[in-house]
Amino acid sequence: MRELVCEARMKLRDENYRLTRQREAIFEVLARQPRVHFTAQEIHDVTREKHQMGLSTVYRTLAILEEIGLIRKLDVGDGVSRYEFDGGDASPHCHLVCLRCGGVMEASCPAPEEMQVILRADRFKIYDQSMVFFGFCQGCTESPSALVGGQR
Amino acid sequence: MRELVCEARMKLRDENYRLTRQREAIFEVLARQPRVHFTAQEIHDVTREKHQMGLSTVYRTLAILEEIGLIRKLDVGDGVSRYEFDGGDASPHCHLVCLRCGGVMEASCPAPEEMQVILRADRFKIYDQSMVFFGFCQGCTESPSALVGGQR
DNA sequence: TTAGATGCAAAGGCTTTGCAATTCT
DNA sequence: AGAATTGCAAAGCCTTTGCATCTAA
Repeated sequence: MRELVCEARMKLRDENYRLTRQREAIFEVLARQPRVHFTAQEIHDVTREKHQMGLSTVYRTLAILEEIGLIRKLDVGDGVSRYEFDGGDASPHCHLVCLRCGGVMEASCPAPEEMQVILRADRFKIYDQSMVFFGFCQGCTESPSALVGGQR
Repeated sequence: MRELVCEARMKLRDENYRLTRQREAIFEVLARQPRVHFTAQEIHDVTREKHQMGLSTVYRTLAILEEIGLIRKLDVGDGVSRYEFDGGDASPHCHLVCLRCGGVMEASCPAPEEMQVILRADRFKIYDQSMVFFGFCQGCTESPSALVGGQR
């Protein structure tokens, strides 16, 4: 986690952005649980406890972090954007959304180049991908009686 | 196309929904170009030319059509929902979004059960999927000079 | 010092909802 | 006739923007 924060600091400087306490607070939240996919509102709720923080600052900071490639915006189709650290060279991954508990998990998946082959999409040059799968996570599968009428 | 409209009519009746001219107009638009992915606004613009039609009726009808499984909502992450006929038994497909012209195309892809194998996701039971790929379509690839600074 | 960043409130864009009027059955 | 459906306007959400104030460098 420390490395993630350091990386973010350096990257911000490199790109000529200032290091403010708000920005630090935001990427600390993201770095503390790199596998969690926070919404802007959630980040705001957490950071607000310790620092003065406006929701618009959260959005503006997330836009910057996304632009310089530190984080990725994730959209699972529920109308709210989520954000996660972008592993950069890390292995490509997709997201698993549980229809019952609403949890969002990660799973590794083929890289765009491989998907291009799998899809036989030879007339479209793929650079990026977003793969979201809906179903039931292990915990929710183990209590099948409750599966009826899950959320979403 | 005729069959699609008939199917929609029958399904609506089966589910105890009334057959109104507004609803007919809406699924006629969707059926006329089954491979196009319309936004609610676009459907409204088209149907309004010939019938009285409120935007809220479009949204309400689309919600019903989606609920009874006639159409699918598609989200490519630009904040607007698109709708397409749900082939039902048709082959599963994904969407290709061109970063330059904004066009949304379809491509066939592995079914959820196959993706489950490809992902080796044995702790998550996949029932549905949404795969969106971003890149450049053939037409836009052929004029590479214009690729710099595409939209989105 | 001063350009950049922040917070607040207002505005935007898409979608949903309340309600009286209308229209299928 | 009677319940479902519609259109309009208003409200809801999430996100962005304008602007005066503040702050990192």
